[in-house]
Amino acid sequence: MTEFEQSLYNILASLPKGKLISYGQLAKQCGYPNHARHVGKTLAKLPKDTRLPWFRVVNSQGKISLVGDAFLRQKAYLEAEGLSVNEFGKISHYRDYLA
DNA sequence: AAAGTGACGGTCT
DNA sequence: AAGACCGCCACTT
Repeated sequence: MTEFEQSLYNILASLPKGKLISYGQLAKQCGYPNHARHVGKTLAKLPKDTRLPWFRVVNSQGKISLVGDAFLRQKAYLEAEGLSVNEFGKISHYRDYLA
């Protein structure tokens, strides 16, 4: 378990319900600015049954970056928290939900 | 060893 | 406002 993953998990675990954070911001808060892509790679390795709120991570444009099946799962989770997501993954007024 | 590949992002058109 | 471009970095081929 790398130091990066460790802090990533900690920060994510403390992200409140209904709040969002971007890959880039998450990377920066971990102390690794410019490592947005690595955040994605790391999240992709999470077990399917993880309790971490991986679905609260979106890209800098307030859109879901996942595709296909995973896209639908994330969309459902977010909607379950009261957010509205269009068919392209764009979250309405996402700036209001940023942590 | 070199090239390709992402759950990305900032800049410049 | 949207798309092209390029930088980024850990992995995989």
